[in-house]
Amino acid sequence: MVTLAEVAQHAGVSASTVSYVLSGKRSISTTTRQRVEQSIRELGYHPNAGARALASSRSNIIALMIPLRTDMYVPVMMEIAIAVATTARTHGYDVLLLTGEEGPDAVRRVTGSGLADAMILMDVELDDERLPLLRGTDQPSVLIGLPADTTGMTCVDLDFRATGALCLEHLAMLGHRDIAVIGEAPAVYERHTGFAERTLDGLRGRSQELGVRLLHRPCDGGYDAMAVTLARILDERPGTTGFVVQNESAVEPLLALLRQQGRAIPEDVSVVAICPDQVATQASVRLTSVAIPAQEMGRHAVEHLVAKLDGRGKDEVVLIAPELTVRASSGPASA
Amino acid sequence: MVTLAEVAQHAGVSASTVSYVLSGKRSISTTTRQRVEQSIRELGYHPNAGARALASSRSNIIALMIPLRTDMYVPVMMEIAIAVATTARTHGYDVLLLTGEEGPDAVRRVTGSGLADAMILMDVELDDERLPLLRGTDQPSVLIGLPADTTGMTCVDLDFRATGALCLEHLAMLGHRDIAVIGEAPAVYERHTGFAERTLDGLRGRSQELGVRLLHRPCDGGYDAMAVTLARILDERPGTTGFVVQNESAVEPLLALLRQQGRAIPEDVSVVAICPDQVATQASVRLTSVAIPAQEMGRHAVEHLVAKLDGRGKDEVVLIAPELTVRASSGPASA
DNA sequence: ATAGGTTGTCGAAGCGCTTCGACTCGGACT
DNA sequence: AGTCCGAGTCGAAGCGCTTCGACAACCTAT
Repeated sequence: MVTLAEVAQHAGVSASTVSYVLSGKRSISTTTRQRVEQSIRELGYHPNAGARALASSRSNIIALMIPLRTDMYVPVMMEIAIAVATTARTHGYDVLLLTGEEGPDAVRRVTGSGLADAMILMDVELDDERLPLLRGTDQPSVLIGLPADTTGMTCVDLDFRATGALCLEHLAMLGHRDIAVIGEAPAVYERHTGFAERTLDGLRGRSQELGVRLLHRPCDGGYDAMAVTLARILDERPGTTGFVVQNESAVEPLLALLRQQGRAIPEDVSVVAICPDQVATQASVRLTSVAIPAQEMGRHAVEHLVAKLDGRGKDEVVLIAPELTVRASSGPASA
Repeated sequence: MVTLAEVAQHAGVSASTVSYVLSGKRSISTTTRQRVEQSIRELGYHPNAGARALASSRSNIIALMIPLRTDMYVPVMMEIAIAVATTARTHGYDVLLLTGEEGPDAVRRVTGSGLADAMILMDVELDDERLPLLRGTDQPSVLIGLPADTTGMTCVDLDFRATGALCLEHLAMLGHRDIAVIGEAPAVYERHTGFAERTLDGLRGRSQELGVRLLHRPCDGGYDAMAVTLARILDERPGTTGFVVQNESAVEPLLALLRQQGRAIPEDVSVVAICPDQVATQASVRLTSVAIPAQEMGRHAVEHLVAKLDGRGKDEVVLIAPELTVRASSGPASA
């Protein structure tokens, strides 16, 4: 293992000079710098992470806490994680992967040990028990998702309320008067993950403004659960012609079931999904959808965090505006 | 930030004693140990990760390199990552998330800097350029996947060759004589990710032994790609009654298309999928499938790694035996 | 009773880096 | 000519931990 001292000796300078070449915190003459850089290359030197962390009290690591459960949006989580990792690298940070399993203890452990300089939390619940801990530390953090109380927190999320409103608006404008919402799994609502409820708020609010009837039903993913849910919906509101689907693993089953019942899409019923674009374009019908901007959220989160670590950047709630793309699954309500 | 020294002072012992209480590397009297533990609790002490890494040259971090691409098995990747993270924690390790993006450089950086004690590589290609680097270091590593040359490597993977054989066998036993394989996306074959080719080997080998006709077609995910592929297959081999599907995002489209053509499952055609159980049970038909044991793979990988780090454990290729679960998508070939 | 072994504790020496203060040297300013 | 300043470099002091050797106290065996 090559050390700073060896590089220094090889280049004929002192250790501190090498350090300053690396960090750029003091000016170094061009000739010296080049000599040092040459030595670094020749010896294949990599600074020791532990020593660096100890001396500078900076680990250059960002902790990312992902949900353990897989009842929800797995591809979105993955995409966010990858975006976080790649963006972090462009700023010189690595990413530590924590699962929600440890809960608040993980927060304590990471902040206490200086393992990471900052944290990103996913799957934030409305009244998340990790938040008080984060507020009680000076370690910067960013939430992906929106808790009930955002004071002192930086949050990044899709504006799900606006998303709900947008979906409803789209269907209402097409003339649909009876709209059903296929929600997330019941468990998601029970644990008060905000996004599902905010979406619903947006849907409800706009439906009242526009005089549209709305029926919301949570739904586990998969064919069987969807079949049951759909039957109930059509029983209660036979005139339903518009569907908004939030649970991405209910999309394909819904389409299959509708088709099976002889309801044509979009001639008889319209479907709007809230899902990643990939899902929308790979489905058996190209879906009109509001995209979940996973990459953008991951990137945003990291960039806010880096800004905070650099002393720039303030607490802020960033709600990404939803964009609805019209594809082949929605059309005018039949007269 | 509480330090070891403060704990020592609070407990009225020396720093080294506290360290030994923590590590258990020397015997400590019960009374002293309890006093120290009490102080640790009262002060809320967490050992500083950097200092610990520096002094012990152990970071207690395992690096996990996941593929950047999302053209394949995203949920599987995610499940593996989560299994790795949780298993690692039970052994006192944290997980550093690296994306394939940096390629071999990431390996150099991590081993060179002592950021991690060991690595797990996913999405290993047959002739992976990261392998020489791994061989040239004394840092333990485990591959999830199987390269062409496994000498000096520890690998964990599903036995895809046996998986292929098993799928074929199942269909052949049911009387199917013309079988089509819906493979992974062409890109997967082009980059020589071994598992797809090994599956094919297994299928081909057994088909010859059993005298069954086999047609293999790579296929991108999604409805449209599947439609084209299926049309070609049925054009070339109209008598095809058995399907083996490896690309999980082609499963649902295939089912929909077959249904649409009036082919009943399993009365007219049988379908066997290679996919996680969740996909198999949530599909519109409960699928006969060979499960991809993502969790098991992640867990295995970590446990081998930990064994190596503890000086136990040797290089070894672990191929997990496939298990085929018969569900509702396969049945006897119609006479 | 004494040599020998255990057991429990301590002090001190690093691990490899960052960073502060100090120093030298040349040029710019009085 | 003398003073001041900035640029460029160095030495040394830690950062908080682990670990080695030393040592005291006690407990066996002889």
